[in-house]
Amino acid sequence: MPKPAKSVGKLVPKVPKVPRVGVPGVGGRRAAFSASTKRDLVDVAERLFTENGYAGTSLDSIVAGAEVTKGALYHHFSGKQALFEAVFERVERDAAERIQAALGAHADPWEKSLAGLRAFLDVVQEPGYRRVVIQEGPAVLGYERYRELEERSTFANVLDIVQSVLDAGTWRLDEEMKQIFARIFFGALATAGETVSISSEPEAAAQRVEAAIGFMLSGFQVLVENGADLPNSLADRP
Amino acid sequence: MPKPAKSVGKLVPKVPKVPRVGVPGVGGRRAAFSASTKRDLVDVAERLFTENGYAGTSLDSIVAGAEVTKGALYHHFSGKQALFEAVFERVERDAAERIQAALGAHADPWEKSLAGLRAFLDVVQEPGYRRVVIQEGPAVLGYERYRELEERSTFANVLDIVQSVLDAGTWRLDEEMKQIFARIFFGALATAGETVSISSEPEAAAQRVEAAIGFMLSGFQVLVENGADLPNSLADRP
DNA sequence: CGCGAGTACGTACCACCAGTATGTCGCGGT
DNA sequence: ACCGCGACATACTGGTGGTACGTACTCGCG
Repeated sequence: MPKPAKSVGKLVPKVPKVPRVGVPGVGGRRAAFSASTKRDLVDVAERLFTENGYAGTSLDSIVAGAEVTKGALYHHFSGKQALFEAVFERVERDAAERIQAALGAHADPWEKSLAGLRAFLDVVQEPGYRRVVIQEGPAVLGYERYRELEERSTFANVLDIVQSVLDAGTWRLDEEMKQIFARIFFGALATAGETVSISSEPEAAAQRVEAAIGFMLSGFQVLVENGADLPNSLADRP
Repeated sequence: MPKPAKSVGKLVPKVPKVPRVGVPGVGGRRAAFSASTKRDLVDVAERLFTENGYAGTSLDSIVAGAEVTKGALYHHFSGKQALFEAVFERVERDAAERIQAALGAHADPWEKSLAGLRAFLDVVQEPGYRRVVIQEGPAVLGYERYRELEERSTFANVLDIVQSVLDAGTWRLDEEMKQIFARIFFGALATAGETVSISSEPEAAAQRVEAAIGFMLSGFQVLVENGADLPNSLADRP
């Protein structure tokens, strides 16, 4: 049975639609419109993903919010996941920049780590960062892709801090070991941030977290300043 | 336009189907069959969720694997999420029991924490635990529900360990503070476990992680044994 | 200035999938 | 013996991600 040639029936396009952003200056207004469409999509997607999560956000609602159609979305992104990835990268980049800014001034590694901690605790309370990066990032992107993206943004900052702290000691650690330390700290900070943002009084919780991590840093500092050996295994503990 | 009463057409049921588990002993074979069906569903769901993730697993594939139909699934569970939750709880419970077992023997808090660390690093390399609990748990269940379930299983063990370590010091901490420390450690261990299981040589990575955490524990220990003050804020660092 | 081509979308359609409504069978209590 | 209810099975629906294809507008080139 041949498909009845299903009458495609007069594809009447939408009303031409007013261009979506001004400044039609030379150098391709076409391209400018396109970029603005893409940005709008990411904007709306970020909002909706943050509010309702990945699975709870339909592409229809996104394109409706951006006042375009799925055709536009699939022209700019290969699919829902790719759109999420774009949102993820932007949220990440913003966070990394904020942390970077907070770091810049300090030379002393301990003060630097303290400033970094505070900046991170701030960032991690942003709903967008919490939802998109911490909560859904690993599940949606898969762990490998997640780490790949994280590698060169926020995690890079944590690694930087950890390195400067570790290098304050007399011994030197190989790259692998620094990575491990940074990973551990990153995980600790992420859940600490979650704890803070979940808490009924975030202010007090943030104080406690700072105290706890500060305490751990103190332990670190004591060992570093005393030039303690880094054990190869827990077995060397007296 | 009245719906044409769409001929429901002879609901012919499946072949009676041989009962799914033996031991028809007294006390309700009916209930036994039912329980075994439920268990089969959770078994298959655990396998598929672990392999393909939550979104990548269709209910059809689950019921097909369990050799039942969606009717059975929706009779036992209120939906896909509830089924995932059942899987989650089982994976969690198994993990908690394993850790519990590893803990039991030791009295010294430092040895206890060491044993707990090793057990946790073992558990966290299980694909099921990684995928269901660590990776997808927070995203699928939502963070509050996730913590609610976690509260009384694996996390309870971590809390127990942390408490015994912290109580070894001269000072006492309030519950809140212990919770914070436990959270931080839990997060650190989780990402450490991820690092290990992602690594190309998990053995070596596990060694490094043990060394790193052992080092941090040493710092803790030094502070505890010297009766260091727990700062109320990082500001009191000299 | 005309025009061909390609970009930037819009429209219609499909496959799939979670969830629902409704049916039936047989165990188990009476 | 019987019948109520638990334990499923079946058919169907709405919604959703993805695709195939069509069109208008712009930009560069002759």
